[in-house]
Amino acid sequence: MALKRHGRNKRLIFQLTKAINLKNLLVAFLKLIRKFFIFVVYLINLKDLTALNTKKNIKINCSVCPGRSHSMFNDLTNDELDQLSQHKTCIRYKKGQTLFYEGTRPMGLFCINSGKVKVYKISSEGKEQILNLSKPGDFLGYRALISEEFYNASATVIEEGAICYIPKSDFLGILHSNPLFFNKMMKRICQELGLMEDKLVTIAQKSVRERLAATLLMLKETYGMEGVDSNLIDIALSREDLANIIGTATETVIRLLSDFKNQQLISLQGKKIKVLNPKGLIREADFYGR
Amino acid sequence: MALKRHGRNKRLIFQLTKAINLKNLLVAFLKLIRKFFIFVVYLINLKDLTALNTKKNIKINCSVCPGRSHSMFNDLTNDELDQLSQHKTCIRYKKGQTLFYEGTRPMGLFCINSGKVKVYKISSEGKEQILNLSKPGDFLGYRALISEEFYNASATVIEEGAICYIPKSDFLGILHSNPLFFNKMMKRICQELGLMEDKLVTIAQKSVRERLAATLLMLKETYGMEGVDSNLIDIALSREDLANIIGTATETVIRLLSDFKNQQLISLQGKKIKVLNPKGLIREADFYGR
DNA sequence: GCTCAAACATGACTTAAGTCATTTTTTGAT
DNA sequence: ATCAAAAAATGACTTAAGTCATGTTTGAGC
Repeated sequence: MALKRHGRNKRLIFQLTKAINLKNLLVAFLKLIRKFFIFVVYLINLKDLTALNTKKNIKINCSVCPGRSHSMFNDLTNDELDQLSQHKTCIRYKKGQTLFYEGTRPMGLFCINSGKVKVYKISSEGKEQILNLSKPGDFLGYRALISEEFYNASATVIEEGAICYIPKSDFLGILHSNPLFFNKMMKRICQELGLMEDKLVTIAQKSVRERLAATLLMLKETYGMEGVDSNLIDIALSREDLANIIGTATETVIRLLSDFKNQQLISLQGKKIKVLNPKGLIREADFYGR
Repeated sequence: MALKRHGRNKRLIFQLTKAINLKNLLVAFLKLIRKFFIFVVYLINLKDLTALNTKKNIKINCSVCPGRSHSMFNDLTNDELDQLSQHKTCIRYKKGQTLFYEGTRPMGLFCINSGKVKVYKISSEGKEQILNLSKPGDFLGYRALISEEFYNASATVIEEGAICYIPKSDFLGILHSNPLFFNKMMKRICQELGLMEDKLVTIAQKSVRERLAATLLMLKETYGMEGVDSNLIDIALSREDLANIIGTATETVIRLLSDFKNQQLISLQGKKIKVLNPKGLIREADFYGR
């Protein structure tokens, strides 16, 4: 897809050796410096630092977790839940704090008690691609834990909440001692693989307009309010986040959103979006020929 | 991404009722007819029909399967292999024959003895997106089998070969009676999920040129010849297939390939592609700023 | 309530890549 | 060997969506 914002500012180290004349050498050097600084900026996440001292340990019992009903832990016995809780730590996270970084080694499982988290990868051009949004009751990081690889993505809190952390050994212990649970996890991961394939096809084949419409509908399903206001999408996503979900530029999302607004398909209430005409959006999502 | 070839020729049934004037009604009707014909064409795959009578049952022993060394069945005992083979059927497939269609119910596992298979989805616009290329030793269809869903994709032979079919119950039997094997499958699927996430980011963020270069390198790794000619990509992919892997138009692939050829990065030997300058391709794949 | 930075919005312009049309080459069947 | 159909190649043109610049609104912190 993608024209790139920083497409032409990159160079690989080995090319240094090939830059024979001074100008080339200088350019290569500067690009290397630039790359280094990008890396440092990546490591030092300012929001993390400022938020560090606000972390505090809290006590949360799994059995009263609001997400429990649709959690994978749903039908574990109380004994097993106790076993998981033994070394569990629960921490309150503020918006912008990062649970784990791509490329690091997973040491345990994150389980969201409250709040919302985005799971994303940073491409070589430095652009973020959101792979998933997680909500209370969801697990995070089990893929890497099970396949014994490094994290394949990063996870950052987008709406403040409490998140529990279960050490690797406790989780794997239950996983291997309870075949039913293992089976359930297996099925879930297979489903997720199917969903990921669907996402791939969507991004590869549909226009940005169609993808935005489809994403709005998906968000309405997942984060729609209960009861009367069921068309209000209850998640504080910036236009940039939205752009990073559908894989496009922020400006494009803004333009399309006001387009949809003009067409009375949605209305914008502050940060939150309300779906006025779901059928219209479905039409936009499928094909937008008129 | 995508401007679409048939973007404006579609309409849903319910809209028929809304077309009040005669012209709209006629247009809607024609579009409906068109959609119906597309559906019929989808159902009647001519290549399948003409190839039907060439199928014949053959006997293949798993223990001599050329792909066994890197197959998931690799370290099953001979007893277990016998058990799997009991109701196994092996059939020779010609190019263009389809193993299974998206949306149908899986009844067993396909295991490739020889030949190559593409796994793909057809988008609502009728365009094909290739998700995977499978080679001897690979499994097909286990995801749907395990998650007990319908096939999420279709699989069609692109290079003639022999493919074995193991009934669902036999496969699931081994899966649930051999925890080590179950575990191994679980890990594999987790890895695959990771790979799929990577693919998603690549398609969402990289330009077509970068993706083509990356795909050529991947194909060289996977299908490169043994020994001297290790840079010859030994898979008969049409330009269209290649376009459907990277998610672009056939013409674009053709143009870029002759571009790469002019740059001496590759050479075209009939259908097959030879990588002349891997480092150059790596550079193209990462960033093509100059 | 005021300030300032971040987020949102909009216009102008550029370009990668899609689409359509036509020609050339390859391939497989008779 | 011949022919027709499929695949590959190339040119001309269009457009979705990216990029850059600049202005406006919002909201968190003092």
